[in-house]
Amino acid sequence: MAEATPKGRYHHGNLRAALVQAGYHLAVEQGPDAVTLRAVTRRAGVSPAAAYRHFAGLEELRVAIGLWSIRGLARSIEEHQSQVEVADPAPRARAMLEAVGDGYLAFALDQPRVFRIGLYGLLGMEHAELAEGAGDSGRTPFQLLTDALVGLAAVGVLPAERVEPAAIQCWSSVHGFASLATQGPLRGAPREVRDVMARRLVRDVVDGVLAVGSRSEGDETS
Amino acid sequence: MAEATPKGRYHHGNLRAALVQAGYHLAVEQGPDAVTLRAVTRRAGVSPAAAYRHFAGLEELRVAIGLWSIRGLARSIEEHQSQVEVADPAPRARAMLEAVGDGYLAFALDQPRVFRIGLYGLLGMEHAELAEGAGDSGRTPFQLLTDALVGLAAVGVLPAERVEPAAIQCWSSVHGFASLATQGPLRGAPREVRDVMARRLVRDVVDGVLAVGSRSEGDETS
DNA sequence: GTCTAAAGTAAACGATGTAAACATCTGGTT
DNA sequence: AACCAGATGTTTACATCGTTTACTTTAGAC
Repeated sequence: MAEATPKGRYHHGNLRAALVQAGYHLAVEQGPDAVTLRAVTRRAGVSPAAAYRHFAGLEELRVAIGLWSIRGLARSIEEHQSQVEVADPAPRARAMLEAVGDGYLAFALDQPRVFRIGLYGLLGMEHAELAEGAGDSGRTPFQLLTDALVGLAAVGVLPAERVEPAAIQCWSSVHGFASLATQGPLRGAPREVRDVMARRLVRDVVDGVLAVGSRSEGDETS
Repeated sequence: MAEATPKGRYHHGNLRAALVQAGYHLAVEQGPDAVTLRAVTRRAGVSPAAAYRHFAGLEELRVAIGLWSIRGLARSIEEHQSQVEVADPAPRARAMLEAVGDGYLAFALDQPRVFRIGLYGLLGMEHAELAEGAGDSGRTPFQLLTDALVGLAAVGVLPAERVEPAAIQCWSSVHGFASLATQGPLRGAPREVRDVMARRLVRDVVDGVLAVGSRSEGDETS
């Protein structure tokens, strides 16, 4: 899509999109460090300076490429959510939350290079909330998580004031696991092993989030 | 320490360590991207090519600098653990595990730049297990975590076969939270807020790890 | 049709990582 | 005490990078 690649024409037509695509493929094939301004423009068949008509500089180009990667993450979550078929409101809300975690981890495990590009190589977590990282529904991964938690609150399973801390807890665990499973100590483990770990982690985290109030506030180690 | 900086001498004496120090300070002051081979050698008062007598290239130098940063993380954990004064074996084992999380997050929140240098800017999580990242006890952060869990197993609070999955669970949550709190959506929150969140997260995670078996294996969303 | 502004090119500059050839120091052997 | 070999720094050079400046082409509005 958006591959308007005219031949021999002086004006490209849609160079901005073409540069992002070129950079994306470059990153997937050769790693984030290969995403250099000259390499990207070279691949797009254009002179280096041409990029400056569409981006302020390399950094902005890299962010655009990274955001394109993150869109895949959002889409993966949306896809998992669209397959939830539970009808009862409360169980459905829970399933929608699990779908966020499952979609997140499925993407990280299925396309580790892309995942890495988006969240480590080209942009940091400080860009996680940028609107350009949104999926087809127009919501970014973080918003999809919050939406799911708000959904749980709406059916009365989660106190409204617990939505924010729960978001942190979910995001921490899932993102942390994704890091370990794709780049950390688990990166060598067989795919099936990481799959069941992922599935279990998501279930445990959701359990933990919903078990609120059943644990007292002040008890300590004694 | 290890600042053997001779004046006017042709030979430096301890250039390798000096380069790591120079690079470390450069990274703390100006960010990871400022850690360039020429900048580091310049700061050490030495010609660029001199670095090649001690490192294969820029990448190896950056890793060495990153590992130096990670040592601070290990030391922070060790420090927290050394302040545990509980005597009873079981509660003590639990406190030692909590100290791992507390030390980890204290370091991340106290010195976010250093934390970021070590785990994001200069080296990725794939270096988390390198021995050079060890603290004074000679153990790396990940080893300290495993040690604490083995300690819990030794006093019978945790099934031995749960040590490994528990390590994943702890590491995921704590590292994920550190990412969120230093670079993610929480990076703007007041320090006290993040502190209580951190404290609570660690306690919740440890609770979760120790609550094993009290949850059935096969129940689903219904 | 013309003409202006958008979108591309070309050439140049300073900075970077790295390699090769050269210079200097240091420590052990006689 | 003189010497020499290897370790350690320096100099010079090169290809590549990001970015700027001045120029060229082209598409579309009037």
